[in-house]
Amino acid sequence: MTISEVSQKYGISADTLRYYEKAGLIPPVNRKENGIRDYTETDCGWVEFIKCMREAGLSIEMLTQYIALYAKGNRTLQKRKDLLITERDRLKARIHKMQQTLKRLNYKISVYEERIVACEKKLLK
Amino acid sequence: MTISEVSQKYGISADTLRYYEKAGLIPPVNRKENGIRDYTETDCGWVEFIKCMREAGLSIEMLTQYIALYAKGNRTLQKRKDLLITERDRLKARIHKMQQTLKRLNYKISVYEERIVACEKKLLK
DNA sequence: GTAATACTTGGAGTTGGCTCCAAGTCAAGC
DNA sequence: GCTTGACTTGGAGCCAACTCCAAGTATTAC
Repeated sequence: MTISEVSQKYGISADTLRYYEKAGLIPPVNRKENGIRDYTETDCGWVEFIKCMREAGLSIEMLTQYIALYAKGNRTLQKRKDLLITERDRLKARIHKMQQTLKRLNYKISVYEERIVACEKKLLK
Repeated sequence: MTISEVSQKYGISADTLRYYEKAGLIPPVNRKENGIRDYTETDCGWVEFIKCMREAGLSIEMLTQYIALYAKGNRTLQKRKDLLITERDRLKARIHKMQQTLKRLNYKISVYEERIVACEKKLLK
């Protein structure tokens, strides 16, 4: 798969895909003899994974660390797991906070609803 | 309340508090005769509100719009409500996505657990 | 009265995360 | 064989959201 096809498939610009690779966010992508990127299924899998993690707010720095550990092989299993746990807990906390804020917004919206109804009644008098 | 007290109270730097005010993220803060900020309860309420919304990922641009509408008084009630609804829906969608990612991380962590256990068994043999 | 401290402002600098650009290479179509 | 178009690279530029800085003023402590 070419970079533009992968770009299409995941809705990530080719520039960003190259940036992710250069920054070590995904392992080096497979190349054709002439040096042009030719994404394998595995490469695509990494792209999809990183897209998902980025959208959830995990930092590029952390994901880079994770990939660096991955590249070092089996002896980093525990470290990788620890990293994921840290990020999982952070994500959990963020979600919790956002849920509180969601409730608050819903409440605020309901208050606006009441106020708007009250205003309309006043105008009808 | 002085800016540094408010900074302490909410864990927001004085610079950021000034930036928020200048950018129109919070209505102009009460001042003493000499021009020094003297946050009222209401001012603090706004700070707390904006802190909450920023932490949930609402953009400065959107919050600025909201405050601008607020400053125009009652005739912007409907618009403000609409703005809040848009942001509420966005927030909901983000939370949903993050929950999916949370599940994925949890699954990944469990896979690591198994692999680590398997590795340890191998070593004991 | 003067030194220290906490504030004021406008504006420059920084960071994270892209996004764009110039210059070059290569394969395909005419 | 030459143009077109998709790719390559390194590096510059951009945007959101702060963060820092210099120069100045006001209050308090001695």
